[in-house]
Amino acid sequence: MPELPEVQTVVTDLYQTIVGQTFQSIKSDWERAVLPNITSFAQLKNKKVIDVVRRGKFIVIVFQKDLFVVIHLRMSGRIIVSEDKQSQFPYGHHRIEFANTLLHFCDSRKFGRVWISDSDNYEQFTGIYKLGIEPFDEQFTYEYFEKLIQKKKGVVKKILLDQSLIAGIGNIYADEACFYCGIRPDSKVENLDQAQKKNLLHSIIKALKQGIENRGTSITNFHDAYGKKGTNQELLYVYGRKGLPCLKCKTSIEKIRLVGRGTAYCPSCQIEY
DNA sequence: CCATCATCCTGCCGGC
DNA sequence: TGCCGGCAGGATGATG
Repeated sequence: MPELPEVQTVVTDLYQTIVGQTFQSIKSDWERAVLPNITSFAQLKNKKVIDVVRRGKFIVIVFQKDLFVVIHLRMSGRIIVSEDKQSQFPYGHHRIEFANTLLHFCDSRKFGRVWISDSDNYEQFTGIYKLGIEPFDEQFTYEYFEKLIQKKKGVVKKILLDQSLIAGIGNIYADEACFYCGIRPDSKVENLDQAQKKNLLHSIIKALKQGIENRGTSITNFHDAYGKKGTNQELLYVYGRKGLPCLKCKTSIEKIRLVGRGTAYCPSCQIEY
């Protein structure tokens, strides 16, 4: 499922393929996922893409005249760019036509969303305004992290998945980060000492960075904008490895349910605090 | 206010 | 082989 590294991969691809492209039209067979409605895209006619950026797990396409198209892939969304005007892909529900290329938004579970808005409203309209800090923001220091979580209570995994604290972490990278720092994801955040919290922060960054370097985790069918898989799934220690031997100590990886999510960890390498 | 649960959707997998 | 229940988990809104 697309998390920060997968979304960053798509954004990088989109930047290379659609900046400078001129919007022509959008077509959709699942209009309830297009907000506020499909006709509002008419104002984009003949406007050029000037930038593509990521915010949390959101893709933000910046057009001329302060118009923004925002996409969230949610669980199963996928973006494929093709110059072939006749191209079709499985579960292709929305297609954005540019003068010289085609952006397919495919989504088997139809949880994904696409919004259009202007610069004054897009953060509010899409929910981007609620997001916490970007993990790669230079302001995201240990001091910031400490302040962010010092009054929080509950399990570590809940903190990691809270988009209003840190934007972009999802289930896979949360579990992997916990493995890196040897902290069980069901540890109470209030029980962690300074060294453990520093280790956790370092591990979050390491997991996300590695995901980006490997162009995403394709364990549940993630593909980049060219339709290619990432390779980070080959480097996972716990996610999707229930019952398999830990790559460090051979102990069988366990899986529990935590804050409503499947959660994998090594009972030997990771400690519950 | 917080934690848990249901909802949105469909594909896929294991069990019978 | 085929049917069915359960699981997958990002985000939001309802419920306890």
